[in-house]
Amino acid sequence: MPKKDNIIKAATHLFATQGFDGTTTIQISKDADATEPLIYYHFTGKDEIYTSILTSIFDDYFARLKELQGKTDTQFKKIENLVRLHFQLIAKMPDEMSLIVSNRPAKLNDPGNVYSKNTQNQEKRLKYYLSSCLKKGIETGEFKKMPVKEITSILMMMIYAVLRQSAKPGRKLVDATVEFLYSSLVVK
Amino acid sequence: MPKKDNIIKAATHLFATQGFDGTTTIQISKDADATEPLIYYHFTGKDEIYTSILTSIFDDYFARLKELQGKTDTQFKKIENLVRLHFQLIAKMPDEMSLIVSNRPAKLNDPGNVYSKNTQNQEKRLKYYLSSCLKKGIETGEFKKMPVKEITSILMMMIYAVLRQSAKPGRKLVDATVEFLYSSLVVK
Amino acid sequence: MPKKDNIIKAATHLFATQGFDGTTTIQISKDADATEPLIYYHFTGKDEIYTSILTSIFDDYFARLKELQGKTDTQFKKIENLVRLHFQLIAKMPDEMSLIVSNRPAKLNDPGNVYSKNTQNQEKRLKYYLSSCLKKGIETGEFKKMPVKEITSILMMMIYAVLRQSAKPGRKLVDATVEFLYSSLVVK
Amino acid sequence: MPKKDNIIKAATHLFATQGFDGTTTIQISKDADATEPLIYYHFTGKDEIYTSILTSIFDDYFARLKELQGKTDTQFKKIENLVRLHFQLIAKMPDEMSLIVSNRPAKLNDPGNVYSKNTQNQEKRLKYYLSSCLKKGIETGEFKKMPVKEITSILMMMIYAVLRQSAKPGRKLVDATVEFLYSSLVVK
DNA sequence: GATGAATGAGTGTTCATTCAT
DNA sequence: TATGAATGAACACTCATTCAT
Repeated sequence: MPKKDNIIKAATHLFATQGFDGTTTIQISKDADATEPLIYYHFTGKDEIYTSILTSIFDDYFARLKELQGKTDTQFKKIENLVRLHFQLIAKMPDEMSLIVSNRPAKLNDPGNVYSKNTQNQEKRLKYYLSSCLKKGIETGEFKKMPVKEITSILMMMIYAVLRQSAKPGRKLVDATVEFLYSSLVVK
Repeated sequence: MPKKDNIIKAATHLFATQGFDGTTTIQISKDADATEPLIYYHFTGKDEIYTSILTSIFDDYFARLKELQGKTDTQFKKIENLVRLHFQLIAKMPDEMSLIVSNRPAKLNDPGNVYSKNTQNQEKRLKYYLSSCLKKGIETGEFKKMPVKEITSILMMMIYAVLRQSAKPGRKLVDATVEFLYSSLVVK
Repeated sequence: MPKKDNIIKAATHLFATQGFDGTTTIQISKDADATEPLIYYHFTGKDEIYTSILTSIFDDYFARLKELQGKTDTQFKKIENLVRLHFQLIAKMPDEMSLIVSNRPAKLNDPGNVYSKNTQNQEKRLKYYLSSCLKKGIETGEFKKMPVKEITSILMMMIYAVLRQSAKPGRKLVDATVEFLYSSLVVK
Repeated sequence: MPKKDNIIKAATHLFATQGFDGTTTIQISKDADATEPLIYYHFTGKDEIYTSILTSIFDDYFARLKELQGKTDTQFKKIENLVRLHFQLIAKMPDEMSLIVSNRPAKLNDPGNVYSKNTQNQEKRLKYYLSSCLKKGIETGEFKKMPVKEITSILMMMIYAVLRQSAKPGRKLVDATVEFLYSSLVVK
C-alpha cells in the first residue's frame, strides 16, 4: 500500500480520537510507518492533511446524500432513509463521521474556509432535505400539523447526535429510533 | 475580582471554544489580565486548571439533576423538566455545558480520571432518571408500550444534542421539542 | 528557635547535598518551616545566604587553624594535629566542611569574591602551616630530606581528601593515616 | 566534525566547570555551535546528555584500569602504575575526570542509576586492586606490616585527591608522590 | 519517493524576587 | 516579623517545518 494512504489513514484516526491540536506530525508519521519529511512530500503541511481529509469525507458524504434525494418514496420513508444512512455511516466509518461533527481546529476556524463552507453546506442540505419532506408530508396529510422550522431543527439535532455516537448502534436502537420518529410525525 | 476567578473564567471560555490542546497558557493569562506565573501560583499546571474547572461544573450540574429528582410529577412532566433544564443550561452557561460534552484532552483521557468518572456518572444518572420515568409511565399506562432501553438511549442522545447546540435556543424550539416528545411517548 | 537560624540550617544542608544551583529558595523556605518572603527579609537574596553561610564557616575554620598554630610541639605532632583536626571537623560538621571544599556556584565564581578570597586564604594558610613545619623539621633532622613544595602539595591533597570523605571516619582510619604520614616523613 | 560530537564536548566541559544544574541547554547549544532543538534530536534531554557522557567516561576509565591489572610487576610498581595513571588522566582529560569525581546532580542521585552503579563499581575495583596489592606485598615481605583496610582507604583518598586536582600536575609532583608512597609502604 | 540532520518559533513551567499588607 | 499574591526572566523541551542528499 502506498505510504500516502497510510498517512491519510493514520491522520484520520488520530485527528478523530485526539483532535487536530492534540495530534503531532511525528505521531502521524510513526503510525503511518513513514518519516516526517515524507508527510511534507505528499502534503504542504499538517493543515493540508486535515483539509484534504475533510474535503474527501465531505465529498463522499454529499454524494450519499444526493443518492437519497433521487429516490421517490413516502415522505416518512425519505426521512427514515436519512436516519438509517447516518446510523450506517458511523457504523462503517466512525473516524470519518467523528471528524465531520467535531469542532474545527481553532487556527483554521475562520469562515470562508473549506470545511467551514462544507459544514454550512451540510447543514443547508440536511435542512433542505428535511424541511422539504416535512412540508410535503404535512400538505399531503401524511404528517401531523407541526412547525416545520422547529421540527427540522429537532431532526437535525438527532442526526448529529447519531453521528456523535461512539459505540456502534445495534439494530434494535436503529429500529426504535425510526419507530420513535414515526409516532411523532405521522398521522395515525 | 480576584484574579484566580479571572483565570478560571478565561480558561473556561478558551477551553470551550478552542479545546484544551488549542489553548495556550499565555492566552489564558492574557485574557485573564494576569501573568503566566500567576496561573502556576493558583494551579499546579494547565491540566489542573482543566480538571478543577470540569469538576466544579460537574458538581453544579449534578446538584441541579438532584433537585429535579426530588419533585413529584407525572412521568412525562419529569422528562419535560429534564429537557427544559438542559435547554436552560446551555442558554445560561454555554461554555460550561460545551465543556461537559466536548471530547477530553488526549493526554488526560485514561479511564479512572476525574472527568472520566464524572462523565460516566452523568451518563448513569441520566440513564437511571430516564429509564425510571419510562418504566413507571408504561406501568401506569401514561406512556405507550415501548422498549425502555432503546428509548432511553434516544432520549439521552437528544439531551446531549441539546447541550451541543451552539446558538441559544428560542422558546419556540424548546416548546416544539417538548411537544415532539409528547407525541412519541404519551398515550392519547 | 528564631526562624533565621532555621533558614541558615536548612540552606547549609541543601547547599551541601544538592549544590547551590540545585537548591531552590522554596526548598529552603519549606525545610526551614518559613515562607519565601521571609528569606528576603533576613537576606538580600539567595546569593547572600550562601555568602553569609560560607563566610561564617570560614571564620570558624580559620579560628581553629589559628589555635593550632599557637601550640608548640614537634613538627610532626603539629602536622598530626592538623590532620586530626580535619578528621574531627568532618565528623562534627559534615555539611559545613562539604561546603568548604565543594565547587563554587558558576555565577559567583569570579575572583575577588568573598569565598574566592577565603578559599585562596585557606590554601595559603594551610600551605604556610605545612611548609613551615616541613622546613623546620628537615632543618632539625626530625624529617627526612624531601622537596618541600611537592610534599606540601601532597599533604594538602590529603587534607582536602579527608574533608571530602562522606562517611564518618573511624578511629582506626585516623590513626592509620597518622601512622602512614609518620613513615613517610619522619627519620627513624 | 558532526555536531553531535560538538554537543558532547561542550556539555562535558560545561558540566565539569559549572555543574549539571549550573549548565543550561542554551549554553551547551551555543558552545557547540548548534541550536537547542538539535540537542533534543540527538538526546532525549539534558539528563541523557549527562548520563551518556558519564557512561562513556566510565567505560573508558574502566578499560584503562583493566589494562593495568593485566601487567605483572612488583606490588609497589602496580600501585605506582595506578597513581601515575590517574595523574596522566587528569592531565589528558581534566573535564572527564572532574566529572567522574564531582557530585551527582540532585535529581538524578537515587541509587540504582547508571552513574551510581558506575561510581560504586569504580570504588570496588580500586579497592580490590589496592587491597590485593597490599595483601600480596605484605605476605611476600615487600611491604611493611599494616592494616590493609585502612591503608586501602588512605590510598583511595589520595587517588581521588589526584583526580580533583585542577591544575596540571608537574612531573616533580608526580615523582614526589610516588616517592612519598614508597617510604610509607615499602620495607627498606 | 524517502530520509537523517537541522531549525525558528513557541509551550508549559520554574526561578528568584518583590509588593502590599 | 511574617505572608498571600504577583511578576520578569529564564529554562527545558516540543512543534511544524525545511534542507541536503
